[in-house]
Amino acid sequence: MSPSLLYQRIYDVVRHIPRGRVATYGQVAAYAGRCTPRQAGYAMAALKNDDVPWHRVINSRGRISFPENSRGAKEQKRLLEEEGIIFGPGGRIDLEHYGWKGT
DNA sequence: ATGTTGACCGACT
DNA sequence: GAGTCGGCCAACA
Repeated sequence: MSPSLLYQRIYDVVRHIPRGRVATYGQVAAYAGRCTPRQAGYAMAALKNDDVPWHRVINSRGRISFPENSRGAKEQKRLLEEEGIIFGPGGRIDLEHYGWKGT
């Protein structure tokens, strides 16, 4: 059996996040079902190709879950700004405004 | 099997 | 607001 099957559910959810919106790891995990936020994080970390909009997944604090200096962090921020998302002070994203409310 | 780590979360101080 | 702590559970050494 392939454990990547578990990841596929998560990726499917991420793929459903509309452009210009963001979702938290907990949210993704909840929609995927039978999944914890940590697993969502693992799924993103294991992601090598860009066939899913991984950059639209952030933590519950509305921040990018990468170290500041990380290359991935800069990339994620760039991609999000490209979609029209405005970062507040401290690199924060207003989840009330940009948060994905589901389908 | 055990111990550590992690793209997390919520409650608490 | 920031900092700490425990829980969570899969992946890894």
